[in-house]
Amino acid sequence: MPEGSVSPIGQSLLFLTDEQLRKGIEAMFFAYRGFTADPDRILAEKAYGRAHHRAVHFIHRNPGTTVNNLLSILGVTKQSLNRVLRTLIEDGLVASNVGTKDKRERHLYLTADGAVLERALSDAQRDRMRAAYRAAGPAAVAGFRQVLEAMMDDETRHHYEAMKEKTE
Amino acid sequence: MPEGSVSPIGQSLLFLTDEQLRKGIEAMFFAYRGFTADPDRILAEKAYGRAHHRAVHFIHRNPGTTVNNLLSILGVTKQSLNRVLRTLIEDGLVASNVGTKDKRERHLYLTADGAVLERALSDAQRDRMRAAYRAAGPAAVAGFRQVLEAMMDDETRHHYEAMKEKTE
DNA sequence: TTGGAATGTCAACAAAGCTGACGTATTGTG
DNA sequence: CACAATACGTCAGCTTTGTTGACATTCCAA
Repeated sequence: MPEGSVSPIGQSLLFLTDEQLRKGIEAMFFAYRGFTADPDRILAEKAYGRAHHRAVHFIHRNPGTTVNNLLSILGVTKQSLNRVLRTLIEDGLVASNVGTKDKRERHLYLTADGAVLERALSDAQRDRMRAAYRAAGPAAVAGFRQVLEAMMDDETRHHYEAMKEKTE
Repeated sequence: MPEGSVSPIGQSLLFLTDEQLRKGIEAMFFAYRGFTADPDRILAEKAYGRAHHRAVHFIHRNPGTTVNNLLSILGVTKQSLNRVLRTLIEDGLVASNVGTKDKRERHLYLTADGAVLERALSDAQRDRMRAAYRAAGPAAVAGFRQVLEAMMDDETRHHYEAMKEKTE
């Protein structure tokens, strides 16, 4: 297809101008701040950080996950995850059980206390999300999800899809 | 309105279930990784980080901005910004001119070299954005932007709107 | 003219990412 | 069985980027 061709599908392509893309980029940057603001406030009180939030979230979503699996979901090194995990285990929010089938593996679960923290964090984050969804309406939400999914790396999307199916 | 009321507008509210919200949260998390991945690769080559990217981006968008103004856009402390700014100035990517009216202020501009880096970074980021937009279509993009805007803090949205208008 | 606000810099510290090296237990394989 | 590979944990050290606190300079208004 020739590069300068106009409206190849007979549709306006104005939404693909650099200006539109720039606005999307800035929207993404600014929105992500709001996205993390509420949990961050809770975490600061308890001397935890975003890394703890992520670990708690995905252990909640994947109870019994191994360290290795969590690693690939989070996309960090084991040293980095280990530091966070160690404090969560010490503080009694996460349980680490030696695997029965493969004893090299550790299976991770939230304790009752861990579940309390997870709930507090996700409630805070969901409240803002709910308000945004409600303000924008169902059609906008569908588009929101579509664009986000198209923005992910292939490997990342694989993790995303796998978890999506868990409760469908 | 009573709390348990069903379909207040005669519309399905299924998109507001906790499940839907959770998926949105995870989509946001995973998508943000993709969002930053391409610029991060360029930055790593040059020994810069995301903070440098942000500074360069917003100086490009607001030429002549003062440090204080940049501070409130970025939402970090002046000390944190200063470190990043110093390296950019030393490396000749950013010019810092003492204000003529108020000599306490420094007005920031990209140099030619700075503009080259800005272009490289935003090209990389826009490429992915463009692919995502194209895959999702104009209606989805509109929804994407709506939800993101609704997700911002009021103060943040103020900055966003102010910059949006600059080239409209 | 002088004291307070605004602006920006220096120093020190913390969170959370990274690489590299190494130890230990367990599993799988030739 | 012997040995390589895997899963996990840990130590050490480095980087980026955020934070507070202290301080110098500049401007403005009482």
